[in-house]
Order: sequence, then C-alpha cells, then structure tokens
Amino acid sequence: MVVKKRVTLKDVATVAGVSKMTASRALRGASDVSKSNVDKVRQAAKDIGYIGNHLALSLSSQRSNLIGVIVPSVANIVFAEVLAGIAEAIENSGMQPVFGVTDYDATKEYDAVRNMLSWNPAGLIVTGLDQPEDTRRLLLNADIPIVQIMDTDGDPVDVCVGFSHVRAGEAMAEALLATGRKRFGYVGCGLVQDTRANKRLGGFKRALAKRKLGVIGIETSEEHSTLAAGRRLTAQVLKKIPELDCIYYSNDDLAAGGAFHCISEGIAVPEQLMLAGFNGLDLVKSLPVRIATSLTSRRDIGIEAVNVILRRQREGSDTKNRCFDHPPHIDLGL
Amino acid sequence: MVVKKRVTLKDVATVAGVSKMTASRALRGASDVSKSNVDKVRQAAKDIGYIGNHLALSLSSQRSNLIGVIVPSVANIVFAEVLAGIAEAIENSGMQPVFGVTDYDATKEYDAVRNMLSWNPAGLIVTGLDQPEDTRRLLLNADIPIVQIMDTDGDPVDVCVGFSHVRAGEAMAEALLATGRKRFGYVGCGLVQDTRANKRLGGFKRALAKRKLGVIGIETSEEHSTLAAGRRLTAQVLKKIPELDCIYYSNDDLAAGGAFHCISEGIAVPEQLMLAGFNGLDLVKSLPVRIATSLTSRRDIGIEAVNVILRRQREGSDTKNRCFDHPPHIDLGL
DNA sequence: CTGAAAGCGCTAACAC
DNA sequence: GTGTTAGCGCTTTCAG
Repeated sequence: MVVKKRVTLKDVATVAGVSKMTASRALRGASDVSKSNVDKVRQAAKDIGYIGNHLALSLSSQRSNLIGVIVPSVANIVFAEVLAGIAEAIENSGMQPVFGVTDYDATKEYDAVRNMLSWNPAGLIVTGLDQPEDTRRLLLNADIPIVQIMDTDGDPVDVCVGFSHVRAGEAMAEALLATGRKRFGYVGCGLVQDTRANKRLGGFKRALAKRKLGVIGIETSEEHSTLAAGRRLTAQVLKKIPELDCIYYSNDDLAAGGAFHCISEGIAVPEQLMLAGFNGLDLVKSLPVRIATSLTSRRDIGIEAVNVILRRQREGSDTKNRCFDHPPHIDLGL
Repeated sequence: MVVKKRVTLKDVATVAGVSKMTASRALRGASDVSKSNVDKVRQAAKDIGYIGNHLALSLSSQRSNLIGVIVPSVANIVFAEVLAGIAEAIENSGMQPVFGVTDYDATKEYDAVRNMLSWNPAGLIVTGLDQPEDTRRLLLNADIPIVQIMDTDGDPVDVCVGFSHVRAGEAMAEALLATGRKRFGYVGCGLVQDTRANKRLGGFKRALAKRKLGVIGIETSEEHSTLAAGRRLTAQVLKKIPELDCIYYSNDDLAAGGAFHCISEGIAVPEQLMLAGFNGLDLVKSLPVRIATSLTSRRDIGIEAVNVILRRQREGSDTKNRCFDHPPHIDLGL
C-alpha cells in the first residue's frame, strides 16, 4: 500500500497550475488574486482534499490562533461553565482553545503554563490571582495577553476578570444578618487548596465580627465537594451545635447536600435553619426547599476573558492592567 | 524599551558555547551528549529562561503532542467528566488536549474536525458514531488514531469506546418491568439533536413491546435538559396521565427534577411512582428519594480513549477496528 | 560525541 | 496580479 502523503499547499498549487504563493493568497481570500485563479485554486484544494497545516502557518506567521486555558478542574461544573463561555466566545473568531488542568496543584500549573506558552498562543487564560512566584514570572515575561479569571482580590499580571471573593463572603454575611440570623455555622471542603473559598470565609467572618458575632460551628474536610459530603458534614455540625440557625457553605454542592439532609430529617428550611451556598447552580434553583446562594456569572466571565484577548489583538494594549468585575448577586431564596 | 525577542534554542546554544544540535539533544535528554555539555546547556536554558517552541518542534519532527477532543457541549457535566478522564489519562504522557465544541451542530462538528486535523494531532477523540458523510470522510482519510466515544451502536471509523444506548434502554425497561411496573411514561429534552437519547428510547420501547406494553404518556421539549425542565415536564405528563406508575427520563437531570416535583407534591417515590434517569450522576445518589438510573463510566471512557491513542503510538495499529465496551450498570435505587 | 546542511509547510517581503 | 527568495525554530540526516 502506498503511504498516504499529506496534501500540501504545493500540491494544490501544482494542480491549479499556479505558484504556492498565489494558492496561499487565494485560499486566505486575499484581495490581490484574479478571480479565475481564485476559482482554480479553490477547486483544486477541494478536489485533492487539502486541509492546511496550522503548525506551519503559525510558525511562519509568528502568531497562532490558539488560546490557552488553564483551570483547576473540569469535572467541577463551575469551571465547565466557564469553559462553555470561553468556547462560545471563541466561536467564529478563528481561534481555538487549548486546555490544561492543574488539579489545584502548583507544580502542574507551572508545567501547564510553560507548556501552553511553548505553543505561542495568542493569549492565555489562567484561573486565580495567586500563582506562586515562578509561575507568575513566566506569565509576566510572556509577551501576550494574560487574563486571570474568577478572582479580583490581588494584583493581576495583566488583566483580571472575575469578582472579589472577600466581598462576596461579606455580602452574604450581611444579607443573612439582615434576616435576623445569629448563630452561624460553616461547612467547607478542600479549603487548603481552594484559595477563593478561603477568601469568602475570611470576608464572611469579618462581616460577622463587625456585629460582634462569629462562626460558632465549623466542619471541614479535605475531600472534593460533593452532595454526599455536604450531607454528612451538615449532620456532623448540627450534632455538635444543634442551636445553629444558619449554615454558610463553601459552595452550592455542599449546601444542596445540606438541604437533602434537612429534608430527610424533617428540619424546616429556611424557617428553622437557613442554608447559604455559593455559585447559584441550576441545582439550587430547583431544590424543593429554598436556600440562599450567590449567583456568579461563570459563563460571562469566560466570554469576557476571551473578548479581552480578541480586543487586544486588534486594538493593541489599551486595556492593560484592567480589572473586569462581575460581582455575584445574592439570592436569599426567600 | 527593547522589544523582548523570544529566546530560541540558538540563544541557549550560544550561551552554552555549543552548537544548536548539541543543545537540542541535551535538552531532550539524549544519550549521546557528554555530561559536561548537558550540564552547561541545562544551566544556560535555565538562565535565559528558554521555553521552547512546540510549533517548530512539531513541524520539524512531523508529529505533534496534541490530542484533539471534540464534544457536543462542556456545560453538560457528563461531557465535563469525560474531559476530566481525558485530562487525567493525558497527564504525564507529554500530550496536550485541544478542544472543540460542536453544540450538537453537524456543520460546527465538520469545522472542528477539520480545524483539529490542521494541527497534525497525534490522535482525535470525537463524540458519537453518527457523523454525516463529509465529516466521516475527513476522519477516514486522517492517518491518525480516531476514537469515537460514548456510543457503540454503529460502524466506527477506527476505534470506539463507549456502550450501546439501545441495549441500555432495553436493560432499564427490563429492570423496571421486573419490579412489576406496567404504566410507563417518558420525559425527554433535546431529542432531535441527541441521537444517543433517541437510541435509548428506541431500546426502551422495544423491550416494552416484547411484553405487549408501551409508553402511554410522553412529554418532550427541545430545550436543554435542566432540573427545572424535568420538574415542569413531569408535572405535565402526570396531569395528562395520572395513572403512570413509572417514568423513564432521557437523563438524570430531568429525573432529579421529576423527583423534586414529587417531593413538593407529596407523591411517594418510588412506592407510588418510580422514576428512572440515565448516567448515575452524583446528584441522584444524594437525592432524598430513591430513583433508578444507569451508571455510566464517563471518566473511564475518557481514560480509555486516550489510552487507545497512546498505545497506538507505541505499538502500531494492532487495535484497529476495535470496540471497547463500557456497559452501564443499572441501579434501581431500591 | 559533535556539528553542518537540509528541510518540515507555510507566509512576509520584495521583486517583476 | 503573480512569482521569487528567505526565513519561522526546530529536528533529521549525515559527516566527521
């Protein structure tokens, strides 16, 4: 069997009876090619099944249509929705996303950034503002738009798109205090890795402290956030401190798990016990009991991150050092 | 300000005082370089912050470390988990995933495949077996491993990893029949696009027909599957046919929505009405009522898909035309 | 063990 | 309008 040789631009040119350059220009829809040649080239490309080679294109033109995206996890619906926003915004832009997953691990993040950069991407989207020094240096030296997403509490390398988790925690505390709640518990998972959940907890406590209150029951675990974990930790915290009238969770998955516990145990939510999550997942909106949450704009954040890069490509660096805030909306579910 | 010029291999070589080739070999951990030169080169690379250029590497070596992945959606947790499996398996393989999203649109899928191929990927993972003719031709002509995932009901281009949705639907019908249920309803979303959900429904009906039974109440909608939609459609189908004793849903999101409806309305699940979803999401396991589902191995499918490609790279095409079955397990939740 | 030459497939910059 | 000449940054191949 004959080895299938990749069809190249040269083949197209030969078949069309023109030079490589004319073929190249014709396929890219350049202005300066005669109508008849454009047709000939297009037809030839179609006939022999020309696909093109982005590697050569990018290497030669010194710019690629790749946008690197680095997230801690994809199995987490929150990041999956950010990716969905990114995919949506990238569509029709001629760009292509390349993904890296860090598993909340700094070493993997460093490697992912390095790897990404070696593809000469047009821009890089990374999660969070708190990269360790070596990773940050890599980002600073990269001569492309760097968009840090999901957080604004810190000093961005270039541009950040997200919101302040500290303020989000404060806001939720204030909203809950306004409903008259006084005995607060907290349930969280994976806090060691999850800087942003920690920031929220910090803000939450600070706002309580202003009213001379605090978190009187706390239950955490280093496993991943799941409904089952939320259920279990809620049972635990209520066993220790049954008089709680409100529990703040590090996210909606845990809070929904808490809601399931309450439904099973006949605890009236929110009358007897108020639950507050974070993210505003679809799940929470459909729960048979009403719980509070902060609605974050994951999709919009993804879209804006891409747009920052696309805009920069066209207009130059006028948006340098900017911060795009997408503050969450509190929904008490009442 | 001086324009930051990209650091190239040549720079490393110059600093280390060797030729480009020696530098290249040293950095790739080649055997045939003197210890002292390896050290010199490594040090030089570190000092000047050499990152490398995958574009040039891949173009020159005629192989890339990219694995293309094309899924219909990322906001869907099921595909997000497949991606998580892919990311997990890819880790430490030196490969990198490139993503494309089709939104269940055949044209977008064709473009995504074409785009992917123009990066000379080491392999391609695409969702489903039912690509239209033109896309299929593209895949057939690509001289790389093509893995079609999530389905085995059909004729794979190369290798497929997944399970039979027809059999999955049949199996669920049989399991439900075995519990004595007789009056079946069906609730589904987005069926026009979702070939695989349709295959399940087909299998489900066929198995019922064998017992001279059928689906006596059906409620569908072309929106995306959400808990809210499940809740609403369940209310609708029960309003029309209140005597149903079992509802099969096109997936777990809808089924969980149905469960929420039942909890709110005081319908006893599963005593009075049995609900059956599909996928075995975390959500279902933690619900305050027990519903049936088919546990699919999304993560494993992603992992196996990558492994097929990695294996092929090393061992040649011995796995050509194979089908890897990961049949779902039925959990009646009783 | 090391280096020089050639070229991967394409486009930028000039010619004509 | 079109073609030619040089590369992009790396690896392959082949000499030493």
